[in-house]
Amino acid sequence: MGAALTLDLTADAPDVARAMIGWTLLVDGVGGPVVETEAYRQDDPASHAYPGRTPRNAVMFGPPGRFYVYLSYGIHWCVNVVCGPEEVGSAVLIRALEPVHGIQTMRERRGREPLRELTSGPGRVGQALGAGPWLNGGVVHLAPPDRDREVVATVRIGITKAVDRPWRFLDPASPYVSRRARTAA
DNA sequence: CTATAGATAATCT
DNA sequence: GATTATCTATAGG
Repeated sequence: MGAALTLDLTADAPDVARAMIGWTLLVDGVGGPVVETEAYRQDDPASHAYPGRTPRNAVMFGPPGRFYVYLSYGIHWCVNVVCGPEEVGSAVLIRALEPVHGIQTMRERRGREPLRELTSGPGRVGQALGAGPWLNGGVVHLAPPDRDREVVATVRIGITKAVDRPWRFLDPASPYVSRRARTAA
């Protein structure tokens, strides 16, 4: 079957996160198909929106289809797409994508790294796309997938709360996903 | 290959 | 002052 032609950003965050796999994300012509996402909802202790509206997460409570960009650990700009039923404060974190458009630009921004490590991780994606405060609140541009992709759900990574929720979605066939899922045997 | 710690700045208590 | 939706470098097998 052909891939979906529309993406309902007003759906529940986990549904949007799963549906977004395979869609091509472009920032100023640079980007590629999304292969790894994570969902964050307001009723989710791990979400930035959980404590309520603050200056940083204000965009999450705005209309869907906008970028929510924040600085992580003082060095990494992480890119999210605001989604959710209404303005409830949910978003999808872009954890990895396949470098297809503007590879040269991404390499220059990240400094000659192997293609495989260009965009395999939230901080890397942010740096490769040239994300920053100026992108926060901007309109997201997504192009439909060329073909179907397998999608699996796993637990999220790098969080300390609500670790059990299987809201990380990825394409297991793509070599560009971040692989740090092995913690237990 | 795995494991551990350091970097580094905004946000929150 | 503590915490964080991370990455990289370094040490060890």
